[in-house]
Amino acid sequence: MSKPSLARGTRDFGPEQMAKRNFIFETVRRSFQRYGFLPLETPAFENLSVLMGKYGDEGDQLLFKILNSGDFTSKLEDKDYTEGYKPLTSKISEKGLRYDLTVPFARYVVMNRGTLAMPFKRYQIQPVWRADRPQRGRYREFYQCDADVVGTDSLLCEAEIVNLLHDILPALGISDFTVKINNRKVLTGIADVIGAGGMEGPLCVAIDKLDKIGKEKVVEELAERGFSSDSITMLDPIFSLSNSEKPFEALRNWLSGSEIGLKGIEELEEVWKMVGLLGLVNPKIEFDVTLARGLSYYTGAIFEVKANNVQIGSISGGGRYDNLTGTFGVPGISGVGISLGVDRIYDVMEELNLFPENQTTSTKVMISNFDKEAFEFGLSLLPKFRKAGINAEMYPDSVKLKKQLDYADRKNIAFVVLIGSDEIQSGKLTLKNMKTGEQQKLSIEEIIPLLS
RNA sequence: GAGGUUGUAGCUCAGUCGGUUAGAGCGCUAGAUUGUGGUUCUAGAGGUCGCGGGUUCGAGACCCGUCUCCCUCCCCA
Repeated sequence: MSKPSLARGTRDFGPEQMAKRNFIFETVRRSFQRYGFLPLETPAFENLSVLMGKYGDEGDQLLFKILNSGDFTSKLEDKDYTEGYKPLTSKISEKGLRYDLTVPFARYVVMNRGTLAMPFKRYQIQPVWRADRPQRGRYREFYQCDADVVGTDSLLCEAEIVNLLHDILPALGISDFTVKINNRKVLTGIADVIGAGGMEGPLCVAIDKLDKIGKEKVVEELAERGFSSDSITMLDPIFSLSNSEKPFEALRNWLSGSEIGLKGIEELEEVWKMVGLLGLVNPKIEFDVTLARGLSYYTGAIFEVKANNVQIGSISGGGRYDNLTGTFGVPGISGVGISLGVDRIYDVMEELNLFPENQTTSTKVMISNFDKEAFEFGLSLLPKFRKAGINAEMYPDSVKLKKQLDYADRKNIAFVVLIGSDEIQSGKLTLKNMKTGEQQKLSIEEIIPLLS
């Protein structure tokens, strides 16, 4: 016997939390479907050959690996124990838990590309696992809600994602948010014009932290990462650009020497234009040249959504990637997607008190259990309630009424039908309103329309 | 992966310098009330002091290890 405990970084979700989480899931699902995304589910675990090498060295370490079943030591030799854990891991583990929804999606697209109607739009709402160190708002098991379009490089997809976000978030009650947008090509262009071509990776990691650690620290970090002081000086416009009146014009002047940078600006303007054509009024979109997102596979638009006036920062992120399926041998499939973080959205909604009331009420009416005769009479009523679409239950044991009412009270059951010998004889049941305490004598035919 | 921090009843937490039988509030169970919940009153149950080792006549307290919560960094949703 040992005390039960939760595995590190995991959580239970009780009935109350589940009501709220399901509200989020259903709202998100409805919106995804309204934009033509089709559902997809993939297995919780994949072959490690699918997962490894897709998230960088750090990502490989954060993969939960599944030990081979059976006698996994039988094929090992003495030297396997001394050569370190990395070569050993590949000999005793062949499967791992999914780390995100994008890579399994890419695998699915490659395996089914002959049968999919392209462009393919899919949504996927499933848990993912990371062997990370848990912190506030960060768990080892959490849900992602992804929607991606692959097989087209039309910027309509980007504009639709903006619209989609303006659909989902207000439907959840989150009306004060900002969709920050940037373009990876702009960042590449910046690296070019400051004479640090090819270094946009470290550049992104550093400037992405601007709002968190401030300009000085970013400059410090850039120097550490090997940027020359000339480059850093030339980077100066970045700190003021997003605040300027016409950022795209200023940016165009700055990046006039970089073809790819200019292409990025063009794409941004196109997205803005199409968002307008889709008729979105007062779009909450904002160009942010310092938005970089560390993920290296983005090649075009980058999104991040912030809920305003709350502690919790980003609740959603995404972008365009040109070579999603390249590592599986099928190059040239472009895609763009968005991922919503359910746990953070939950926290934001909790903090702003946005969940609708009465999410937890499951039973509308409970039938009391006074004695054997009343119990049997009550059983005949139960299906009548249920057929009328009223959530109903019968208290299973003949215990004191006090206990039964206490149960109904704690479970937030709105009505209790009390049945004793009087009620059985007259057919007039006692309907008790648990909120007001009121009681009235009514027939079952009168009660049902009252509760439905 | 690096650093810091926490752990005592179901929950939130007291527990003095190392000293007798480890406490409170809330919750729980029963009764006051044999057909009536929430309020009130009374009584009761409930503890491997995270786990393992050590120091000591004596450890909830001190030391070491380990696990866990939370926080910072790295990274991320």
